[in-house]
Amino acid sequence: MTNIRDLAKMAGVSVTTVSRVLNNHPYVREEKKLAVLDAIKKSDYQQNINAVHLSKGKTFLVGVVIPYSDHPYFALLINGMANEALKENYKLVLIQTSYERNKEIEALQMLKQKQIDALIICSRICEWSTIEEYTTYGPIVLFEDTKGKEVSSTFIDHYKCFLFALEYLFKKGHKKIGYCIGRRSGTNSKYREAAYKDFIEKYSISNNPEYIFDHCLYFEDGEKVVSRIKEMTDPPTALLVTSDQVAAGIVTCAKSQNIFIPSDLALIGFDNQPIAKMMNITTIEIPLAEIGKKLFLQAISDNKEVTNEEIKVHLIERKTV
Amino acid sequence: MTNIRDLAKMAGVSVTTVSRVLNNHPYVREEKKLAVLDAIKKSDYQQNINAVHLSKGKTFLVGVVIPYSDHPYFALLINGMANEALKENYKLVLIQTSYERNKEIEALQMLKQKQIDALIICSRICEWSTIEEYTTYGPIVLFEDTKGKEVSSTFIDHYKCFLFALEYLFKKGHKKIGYCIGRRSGTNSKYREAAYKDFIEKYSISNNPEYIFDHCLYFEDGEKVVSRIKEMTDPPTALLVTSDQVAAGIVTCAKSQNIFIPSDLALIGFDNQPIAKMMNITTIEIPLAEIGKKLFLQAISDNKEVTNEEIKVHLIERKTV
DNA sequence: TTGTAAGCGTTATCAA
DNA sequence: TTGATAACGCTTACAA
Repeated sequence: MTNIRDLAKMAGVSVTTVSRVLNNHPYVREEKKLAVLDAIKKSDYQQNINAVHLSKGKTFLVGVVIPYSDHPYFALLINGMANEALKENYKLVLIQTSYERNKEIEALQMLKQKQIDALIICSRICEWSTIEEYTTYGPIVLFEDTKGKEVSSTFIDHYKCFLFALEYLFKKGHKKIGYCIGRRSGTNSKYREAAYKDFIEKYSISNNPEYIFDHCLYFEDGEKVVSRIKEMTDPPTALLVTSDQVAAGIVTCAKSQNIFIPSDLALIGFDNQPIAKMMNITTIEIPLAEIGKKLFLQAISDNKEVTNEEIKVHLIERKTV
Repeated sequence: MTNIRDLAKMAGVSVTTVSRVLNNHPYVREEKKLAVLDAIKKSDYQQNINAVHLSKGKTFLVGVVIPYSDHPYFALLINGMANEALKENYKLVLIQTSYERNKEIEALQMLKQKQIDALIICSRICEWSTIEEYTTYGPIVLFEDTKGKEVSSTFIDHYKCFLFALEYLFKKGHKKIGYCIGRRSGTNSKYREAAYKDFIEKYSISNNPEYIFDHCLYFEDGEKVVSRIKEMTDPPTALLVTSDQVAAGIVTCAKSQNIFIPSDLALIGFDNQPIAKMMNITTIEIPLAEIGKKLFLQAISDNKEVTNEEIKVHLIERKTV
């Protein structure tokens, strides 16, 4: 495999000159440049990128921590990042954690090892203090509110958002409102839980723990929700469903169980995924691709300043409320 | 940032000894080892992985070329790879091409630049000859039949598979059979087209170009299919749908249009995605996660031998035929 | 405008 | 069992 030294020999110049033409630096006579270019052509030379990385101390790689890659929510987010990465000549390294703590730490280690220039954490499992230990090794960007902390973020105010949706349902006459979330322990879920608690307190609604459904991530999870509702003596009349996928599953399954939507059960989904549009599901639009883009841009920004940008969401009224 | 030389100084040993400790090599006295370990602890030392890569000529990174990351088909495939990568201590670098040729070439370049140890191409857009130019730079593995070529692969025999499904429908009495595919120009589609052609010839069925639906990738694409069928004077009685996602979309949409499944329209999906199970869709199971695993293993195998493994698929009978 | 040589942080060879 | 020292392939002061 030809290296820069071979090239120099072939072209009858120094390695510096070769490096200069390789990197389009000034100060090289046209004649020598041509000689180098010629040598490159003849030799099937290819830069060893690791050597460049080592020398420059930069890799143009950005790590992305996600729990699963097979969920549209994260897929949309990644799409946003990937498109931007392409433009900026970066590559994305996917670190799929399945919510295992040690895999998230591995991602953090990659940053420390300089294998990646920055790290984007889309869904965190580690305690905050652990993340904090790594902030000195490079930019870490989160998809959750980190105001007051020393890292940048782009995020949704899930508390506000959830409360808004609950009150919207309340105004439509619903008093028995339940909700479906992914994992109960997530940061987002905490905010949503808080919003729910404040909501039922404000309107003096009695708390019914049965109305909270967790492990709702995929279309097929809608089935469990419907069958549990079927069994209830006092079922909810409306549901906030934190993924359109699940909402679509509920709609599909409800039909076959003779539960009418929205008359028997009103539904608000989240994300405004294509499936929501097709199935006419009222949903809260979350611009995931845009968020992905912003997260990425924050990650590669040289500017050391910490920024925390809240992304506004809005309700799209369709036929399930 | 502490490096191995600092460590050596601190521990009062040579860099070699430090490297030995770091890599768990033999021949280092317990006492010195402890000294090194102690220095590591005190110094917040972290290996620079690029230097390791440069020195070893290996990165433990495998590139994965996919068109989109937001489709369950590819997501499942990636999941299979990601799990295996984890076990083997490799990382996956995602190269999303959106079927743009130059992005696929970029991936090939990464291999040449030694930024990745191997490349897995899940769906190819480049001509074969282009791929071939890069085979000397490292293992390239394809998810398509490459028998007779100098690269390894794990693949489905889409011709056989399609023909089997067509004959299955034929045996059930269907004569007007259509199919839905993703992109017409893909390698897989060519095989399927050939199977279809041979099928209608064999059974003297007249060819109706209307029965072929392309750009069918997502759930929401089912809508277009249904509306087009609605408009036909002589609609198909059965459909082969190369993604369960689309099949699910068709089922959902058909219901609202009073098309009864399977009596008005029989459906065979592909993949056996969770949604197919939930919606009781008859489908051809393609073990994508397993395929992903095999592709990955072929990619990192030191063994220079070219292997081409065909993965058998089978029909899962449910309620849409 | 060009080139020498000193890094970058490792690993590997070889002699001791 | 240890340690100099030479790679690995590139970039970049600095000197010329």
